[in-house]
Amino acid sequence: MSFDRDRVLADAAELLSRKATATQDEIAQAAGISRATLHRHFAGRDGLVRALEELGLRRLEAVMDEARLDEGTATGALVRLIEATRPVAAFLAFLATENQLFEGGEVNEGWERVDGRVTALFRRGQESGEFRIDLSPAWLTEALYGLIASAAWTIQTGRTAPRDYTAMISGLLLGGVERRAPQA
Amino acid sequence: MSFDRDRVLADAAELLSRKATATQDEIAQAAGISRATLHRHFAGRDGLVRALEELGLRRLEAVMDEARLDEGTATGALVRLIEATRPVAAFLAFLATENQLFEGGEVNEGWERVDGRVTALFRRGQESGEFRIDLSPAWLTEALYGLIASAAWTIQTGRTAPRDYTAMISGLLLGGVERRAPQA
DNA sequence: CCCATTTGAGACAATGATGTCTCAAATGGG
DNA sequence: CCCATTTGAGACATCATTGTCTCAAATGGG
Repeated sequence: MSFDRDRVLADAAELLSRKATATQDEIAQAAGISRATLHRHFAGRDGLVRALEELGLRRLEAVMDEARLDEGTATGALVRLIEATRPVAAFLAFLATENQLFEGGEVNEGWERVDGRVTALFRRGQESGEFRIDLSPAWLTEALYGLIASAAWTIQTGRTAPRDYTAMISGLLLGGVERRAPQA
Repeated sequence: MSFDRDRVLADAAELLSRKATATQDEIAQAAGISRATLHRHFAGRDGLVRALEELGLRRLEAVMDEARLDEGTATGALVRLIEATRPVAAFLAFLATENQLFEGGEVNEGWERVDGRVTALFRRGQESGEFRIDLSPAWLTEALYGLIASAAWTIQTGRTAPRDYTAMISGLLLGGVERRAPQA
């Protein structure tokens, strides 16, 4: 069996997103490889985190391209985006919390771009009249990350079925919890 | 100046909720005390985490009592709950992620009780017809935690005004992002 | 089928964080 | 105002994790 870099990083993201203090030993074990091999490919925790950020951002951007955020209604685009994030939910959860480490001020460039695209989607929905305007795009973006992380977490612990991922998040984010008055 | 236990724990919760790998040195510094004093009152990271859980859960329960979750409409109770969680948002963010460590299976008893009360509130809203029934109370509970953590995070980084806390969370959680058709 | 390459397991030293101690300075109650 | 108590700063040993190395076993391409 050859070394599957992306698979190892995905496993690492899944573990680190719920246990940020995991050791290299635990990460290697979660990925099903030895600590020696882990260290051969990623130099220490720093190297691992950098690789995680790089792959996570790349996959996120790919996923956003795939969702064609600029096409159709903002509502449709948002649902497509949520659905498309399912395979990268662990990366997103990791990135969203890891990004908090940039205290110094320097924000990751790639992350800023992802953030900007999501924010632009919410802004587009507000301008088209689809979305309410009393919630800032920045907050909606952050809220989306939080909901994705929460959903990934409930699925990871087996409390929710994976196939409900999109419906859970988009249902809540779009419509809220209040029951709609019977339409028509 | 005497040692303010609750203040130290609040500072620790705030730091740990966004940097789970913080050292004892960093925690002490964030709390404005020396590492020696930190260690005198909380034996190591384990002791600190236990104290954090204990105080966090106690404050959460107090906050839920204060919000009178059983009275009035579920909607009103939910808004009261959100508003009441503002001072303990950092604790909740810490507990929600820290609780993921109980992999072995044993879940913290106090946390289970808090969880149960929130879940019951959502269930009450569904049974009264206020809330939609296609989102499970367990998911709504988890989503609430995620939104609270996200809101606390945006406020901590200065991207949102603290006074918007309740409106941000309740606005999104109750109504969702879709613009309501002009009522009546 | 063989050989170049990679992996896993373990040993070991280096590193960094922690637990523990001492002592001078600060604090605050009586 | 004084003394008992607590704190902060630092030194030091201990511990856990990490970085590095070796070598046998596994792998897979040619």
